[in-house]
Amino acid sequence: MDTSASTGTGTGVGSGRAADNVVAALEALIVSGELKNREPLPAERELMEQFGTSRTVIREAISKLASLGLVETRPRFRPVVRKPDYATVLHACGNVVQHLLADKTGIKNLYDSRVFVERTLVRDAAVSAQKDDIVDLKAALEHNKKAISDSDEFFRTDIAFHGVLYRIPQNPIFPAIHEGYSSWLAPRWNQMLRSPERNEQNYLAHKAILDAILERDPMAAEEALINHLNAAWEFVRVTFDWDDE
Amino acid sequence: MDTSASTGTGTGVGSGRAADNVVAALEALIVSGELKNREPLPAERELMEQFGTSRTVIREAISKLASLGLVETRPRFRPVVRKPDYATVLHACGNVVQHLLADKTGIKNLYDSRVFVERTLVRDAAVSAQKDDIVDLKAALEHNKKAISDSDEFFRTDIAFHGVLYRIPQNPIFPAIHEGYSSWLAPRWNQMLRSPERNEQNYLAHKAILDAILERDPMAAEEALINHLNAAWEFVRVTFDWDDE
DNA sequence: TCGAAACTTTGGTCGGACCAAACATATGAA
DNA sequence: TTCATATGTTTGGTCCGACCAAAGTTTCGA
Repeated sequence: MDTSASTGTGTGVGSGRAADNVVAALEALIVSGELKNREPLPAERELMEQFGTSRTVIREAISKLASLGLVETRPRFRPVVRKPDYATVLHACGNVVQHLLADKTGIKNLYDSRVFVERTLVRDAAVSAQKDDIVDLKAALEHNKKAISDSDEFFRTDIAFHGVLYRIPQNPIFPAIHEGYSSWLAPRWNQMLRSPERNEQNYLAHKAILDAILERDPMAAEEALINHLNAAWEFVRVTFDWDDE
Repeated sequence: MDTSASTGTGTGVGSGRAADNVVAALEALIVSGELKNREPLPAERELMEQFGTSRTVIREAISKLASLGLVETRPRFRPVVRKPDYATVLHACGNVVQHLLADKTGIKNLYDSRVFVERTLVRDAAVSAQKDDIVDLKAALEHNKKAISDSDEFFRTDIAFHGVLYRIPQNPIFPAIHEGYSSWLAPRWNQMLRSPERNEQNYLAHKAILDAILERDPMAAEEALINHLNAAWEFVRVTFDWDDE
């Protein structure tokens, strides 16, 4: 859309927001590593002197950096530098996403996109999963099995199983996406009733997916995945008494 | 990760940030529609009185709303209310994403994810594209053809062709993703040399994809898409003299 | 009727002040 | 010496009042 990042405030003086200069400067210091990851930012009053500007501007800059995910601010603590990674992006989206999940349509859209992604994930897994991927999947499935009687634990291992799928492409974007789905979607049906029966059902569904992957059958894997997620959605739908298709 | 949205400042007084209350309140006013979309926020001094707090807090709140994408702020203008939609999410991510595209690895990751998405997009299109989808695709392809001699125009119609793909699932998330890919990735190879020859090549690639879709052949469609995007990437790779695989 | 000038509103910035919590240091009992 | 407690300093969060310049509005003359 806009290339604001590069155009910025231009000559650096005059146009618009003074905070932007500070943001840009600190941004540079962070990516260059001069401000080391996980370390606190200098005190506001220090930065204020360092940049020859008022505390107002410094604070605004810090606020902006925080919203960019480059620093983490806790109420009464020094902001902590955080080098941006893929998780940062998701974190930045998070707050906005909430609004889109206000109605069932939004939730359904997100859920559908998840199905969309995982379909290809399992297809690809069936075609090209490596030995260690298989090992991970088997282990995750085993954790499922062991946790059938403990719904809370099963919930975690359930997410973990899908997580393995997202790691297979070796692209850090996917685990981040998984993190997103997990943190945005899962809480929605947190208050949903769980039971060893359902857990077992889900375990079997996971097993069916893994079996198809082991057989190197993308079609079957995709189908098993679709069945699994459709069933899960159906359960959600019934639970919350949603009428839509 | 954290459920800060719900826990928030709790009783509203004391713990942490006063601005959060204002943010929450304005947030509510915006989603409820009391602050209508596209309309300016009340003046800071007015809000300040309305919330019984200082301008500092109001400004911080507005800044936060802006970073949430709920209002748009231009340097010397009143913030404009903006009801969050899927594009808002992408916009929020945008700034952070830039940092991840600093090196070729980041770009490749993003590009790969795009391929990943579009593969399923075309598969699904081959299986279930409706008549009007087909019409749109044909029209987009026709625009490609007509623009072969005009590289700038072709660039646009190229994006538009892929955009049609993203609209087929009828899920607003996908067009937003497309918007993301377009605005983050495309500018990277803006300075890449274009030519009618390459345009024609891309046109033909698009045509191959559409043909496969028309034949209802998901495999062929996916393959055509992969060939198309691989070739495009190869061109990028060579242009920027990247060595990686 | 219309555009320029004068006035008012309002966002951006500044500087100073105060509070309370975090942090650092000193102190005294064990 | 050790460690917990008391004391002192730093620092983020908030508020106030002020000023500037640009945006918005009204006035007024051509």
